[in-house]
Amino acid sequence: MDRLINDFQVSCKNCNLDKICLPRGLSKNEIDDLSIVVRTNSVLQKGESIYRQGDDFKSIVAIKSGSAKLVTNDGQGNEHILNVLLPGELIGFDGMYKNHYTCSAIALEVISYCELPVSHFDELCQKIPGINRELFKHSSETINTIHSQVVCSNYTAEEKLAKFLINLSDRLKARGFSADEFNLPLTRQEMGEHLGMTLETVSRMLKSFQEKRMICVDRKYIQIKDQQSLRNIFNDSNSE
Amino acid sequence: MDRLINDFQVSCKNCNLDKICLPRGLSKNEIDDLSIVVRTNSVLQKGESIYRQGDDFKSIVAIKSGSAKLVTNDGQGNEHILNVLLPGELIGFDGMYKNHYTCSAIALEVISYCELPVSHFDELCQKIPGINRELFKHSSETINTIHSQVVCSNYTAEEKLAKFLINLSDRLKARGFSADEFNLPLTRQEMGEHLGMTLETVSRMLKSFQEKRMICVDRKYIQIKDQQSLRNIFNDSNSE
DNA sequence: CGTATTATTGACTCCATTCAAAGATAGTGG
DNA sequence: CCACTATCTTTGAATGGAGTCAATAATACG
Repeated sequence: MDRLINDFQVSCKNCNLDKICLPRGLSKNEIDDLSIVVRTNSVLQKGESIYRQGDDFKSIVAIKSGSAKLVTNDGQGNEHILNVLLPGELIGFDGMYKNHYTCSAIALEVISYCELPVSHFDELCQKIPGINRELFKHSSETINTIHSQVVCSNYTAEEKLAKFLINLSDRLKARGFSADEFNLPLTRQEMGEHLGMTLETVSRMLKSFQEKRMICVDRKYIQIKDQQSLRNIFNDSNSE
Repeated sequence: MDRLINDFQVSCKNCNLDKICLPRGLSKNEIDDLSIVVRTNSVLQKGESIYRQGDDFKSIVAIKSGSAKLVTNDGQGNEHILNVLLPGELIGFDGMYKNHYTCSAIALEVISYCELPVSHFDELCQKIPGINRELFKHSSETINTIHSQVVCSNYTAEEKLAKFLINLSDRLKARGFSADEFNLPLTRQEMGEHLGMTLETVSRMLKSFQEKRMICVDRKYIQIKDQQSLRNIFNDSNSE
């Protein structure tokens, strides 16, 4: 029975996220080497955490299925959601600096994830230059993601929310999901904590988009009816 | 003459930033290897750029002396100052993801800087595991720096500015400068672009701190008179 | 010395927050 | 299955912090 499961076990070589996740830039041989040390098939329930702020850095993590949130606590109980994580996204680079994570990764639904343990990290980087370079690229991607969040922080509430919806739509599309029809992984409260506004403002803005026939909202279920108008909200406004 | 200059040339081995910059976690031998490939002694005038948004990724850069700003343009002429850079700080990791820089690094005064060229990057990472790990740590530090900026983005103008001044003070102190007496490297306009507020608000807040006897302001010259009260502004407010 | 840049200050406006209440939905246990 | 509770969401009214607009002042620079 154990054997049977192992035979069917997903590893990097037969993972469908190979165009998004760590293997994306790697050759077949490199992926084989990677597969040996990556731990797969960890499953968490909603609300459980992959790691918590302050934990010792133990691995670079890739979301395999489901969604998660990256949360940080600024010492005074003030929570901020740094990012929403979708399948194929790598997290944990923040933990390398001082060898402990500076934010918590919490499941927003049932998730599965894979890990590249720190115990094999250096070894793998030395052995396979391609993986080393790819890890740097993912770390760099993380930096770019946060940079764009910093830039968005002085957008208006309307611009922020439009950007959030389009960004989510684009990322879902890249993973083979519908770009125009999806469930929000966050509550209004959490969207507020992510975008820097109150939950009331989130609610009002969603309603406003609906009144403008850009989206249809039913609680967490969103249908995007007019992608372009939504994009124009944050593209037009600052131009000329 | 050329020989003479070379003999006195600063390299990582005899740099006084060895406790902050890339060499900070390295052994003597590792620093020797690093010194061979690091290009030093580049000098720029105020307003000139180390690299510009969109340029091909060519190196990881360390500020050697002076200060610089990291600026990004969100496509619609909207500028945001992502960070102020002091000696010993590494930049350029943002360029690794897509092989071009996503922000510009611009001198705020006469600066000098050093470069680890991409042509030697992989080779060095393979040859010296310690340098590879240290580069990841610096990339991770960059992530943590931006994370904390994201968190600060929903602070009030007063909290943001207090945090900015204390952060600058701490970083100057770590580099051997006075913690309580320094020149702001940015104009009011630039501070606004960095912190997400208008220049008028920056001006008003500085005045307000001065009226509360926390600082003395004379244009760009700042004296911090009461570090603790300034810290309490962003520590107290969200507590209990 | 004159011009450009940078900084200060005031008055008014507005976007988003706060406070408050009610409505909707999901989950639980009797 | 329904009542009950907790959680989440919507909506309204009032408030306030920071932006905008505008004018003046101070400083740097050629």
